[in-house]
Amino acid sequence: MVRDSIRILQAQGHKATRPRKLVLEVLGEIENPLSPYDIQGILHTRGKYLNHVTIYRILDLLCSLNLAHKMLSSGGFVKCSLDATEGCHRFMVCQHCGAIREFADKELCQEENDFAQNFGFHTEHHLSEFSGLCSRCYKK
Amino acid sequence: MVRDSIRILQAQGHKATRPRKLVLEVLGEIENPLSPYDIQGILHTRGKYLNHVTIYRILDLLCSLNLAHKMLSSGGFVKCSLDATEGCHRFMVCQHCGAIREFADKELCQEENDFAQNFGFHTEHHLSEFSGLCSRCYKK
DNA sequence: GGCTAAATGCAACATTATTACAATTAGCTC
DNA sequence: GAGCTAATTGTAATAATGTTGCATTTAGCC
Repeated sequence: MVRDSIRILQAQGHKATRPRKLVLEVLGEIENPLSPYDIQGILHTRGKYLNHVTIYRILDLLCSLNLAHKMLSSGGFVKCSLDATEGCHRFMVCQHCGAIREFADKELCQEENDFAQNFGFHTEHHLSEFSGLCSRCYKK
Repeated sequence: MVRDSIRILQAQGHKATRPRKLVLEVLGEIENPLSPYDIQGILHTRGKYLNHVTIYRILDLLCSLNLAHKMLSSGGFVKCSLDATEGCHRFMVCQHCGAIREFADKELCQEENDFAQNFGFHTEHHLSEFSGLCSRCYKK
């Protein structure tokens, strides 16, 4: 919910401004990754105007607080749907409808770490997106 | 080797042009991800000029033939160092020296597919990068 | 209501990416 | 090796995306 994000913002000493609420509103509604200009466009159709610089800055903030993620493959932004404490976050991206599903799995994470360790590599973060078909689109 | 890539290009009916050789040469030498303009700059210091449009097009082609990869984390391009038949490709990216190590592992791939399957997701591709410290930099 | 730091808007600019079309060239044939 | 042609590259113009410094506005406090 948008309300939760606002609360977290404020708890960290950030203000609950109109532009921030608007951006969170859009990210909360739309499941597909959105670019800053996408967000601007969507708000525009609703008669609300935000400067693109503002949107860039808000998205930076949201990402730094783990309230949003920047998708690596597309560069678009999505609202974070997991608790920050759940471990390394990954994504399933449906090639058909574009919907994102976020998940976390500690076991898989550990296996990957072990795998890398065999090569002498010391892993700090996992960047991982699976692309394919979500259950809905697969049935069709 | 660059020579191998050229052979693959030609086998697929593409011409072995001077610009393509130059781009492959740079990607073959430098281990870190390079943007199109990086490549242009490097060539420039060597007294060779390529138009950026050409470089964009060449990189598209190389990626479509799996002779290069676009890195998720940086958006930069690296030369592919594995055989295309080896399965899904992943990367270890050293945060310190920036070096990329590419690898493939069918078991890990299968586990990830199974994991996604539990959510009803049908995986087609894995995009995966580990960031951390390579063996060299970890020792320091 | 008034104050102040934080946040936004604005303008200008920098960087990165794309398009349409003209010029060039690799690889073929003779 | 000269000539041909489709493929490729270069050019120029433009679009899209991202950044910076500074003036203006506003949320949250008293």
